[in-house]
Amino acid sequence: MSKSLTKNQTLVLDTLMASPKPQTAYSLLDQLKEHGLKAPPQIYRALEKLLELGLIHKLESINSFVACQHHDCAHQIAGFAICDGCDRVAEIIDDRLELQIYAVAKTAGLVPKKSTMEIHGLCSSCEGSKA
Amino acid sequence: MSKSLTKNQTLVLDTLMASPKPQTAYSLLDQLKEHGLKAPPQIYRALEKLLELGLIHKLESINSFVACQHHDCAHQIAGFAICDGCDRVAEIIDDRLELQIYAVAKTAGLVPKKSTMEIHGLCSSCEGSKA
DNA sequence: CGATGGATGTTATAACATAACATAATTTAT
DNA sequence: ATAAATTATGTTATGTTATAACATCCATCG
Repeated sequence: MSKSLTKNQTLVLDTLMASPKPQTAYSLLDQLKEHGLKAPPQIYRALEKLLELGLIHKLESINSFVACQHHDCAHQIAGFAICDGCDRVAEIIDDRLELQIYAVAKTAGLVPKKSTMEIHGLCSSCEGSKA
Repeated sequence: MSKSLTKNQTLVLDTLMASPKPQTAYSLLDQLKEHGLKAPPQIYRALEKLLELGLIHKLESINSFVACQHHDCAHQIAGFAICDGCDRVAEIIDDRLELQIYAVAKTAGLVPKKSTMEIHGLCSSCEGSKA
């Protein structure tokens, strides 16, 4: 059995899992004030640990965090499709994406450690409802 | 002939082109204080326009900006290989990367508008000189 | 000339993130 | 069981990144 999460880590993870959209650290803090959390470091420390465990992801282009949509993503490479209309995010795992990332790294002579890929656009629903 | 850049845009672009590493908005501001720039909006406005023109790129994962390493990247999709040892960045244009991004977007049902792909690791030089 | 639009300058503040230090809880070794 | 070590937490303060809002300047054009 893997190590269980602490109280703050659980609060943050549960909030992210219950959210259909990415959340910023400060939006998490606002929501968790009713559970006694008071200051940013409490949130950021929980986020840091959850990232290490692969239970959440950070979306660098919008300074926000989402729960992992797969089982245990710790060592997977994922792409994120972000709708700028409704803010929903899909996490895409695709073997070819991983190969592509290695190919780009190799072209640059880089030994890759970590990568981010974020695609912004409109989901079919938002695309359909444009004026 | 395309419209020429304004004074502040030129200052910012020249500074980025002369830099071997990405720069933050505030590091640019520090360097350009001797040219009379005083406040963040002056930098951010120039950066915004240069991004629109495809003359620079923003690296979302490190909140920094680099001059485009290609001729006119306005509508290209690039990947960035970032060395965490020496901070140097290579901009990689690869047709397959673009196809891969469209494939991921399609899987998610997203009409893509803009994407970022940033790979962190160690370049061959920094990898070689590890303790 | 006056109006328009773009660029700039300036002040203030919003939004995101971490340093530093104190205390409490948990684990481990003895 | 208890001391030592480690990990989590709480708290204050501050650092870093980015934008809002408003005033001014200046070129262009009707």
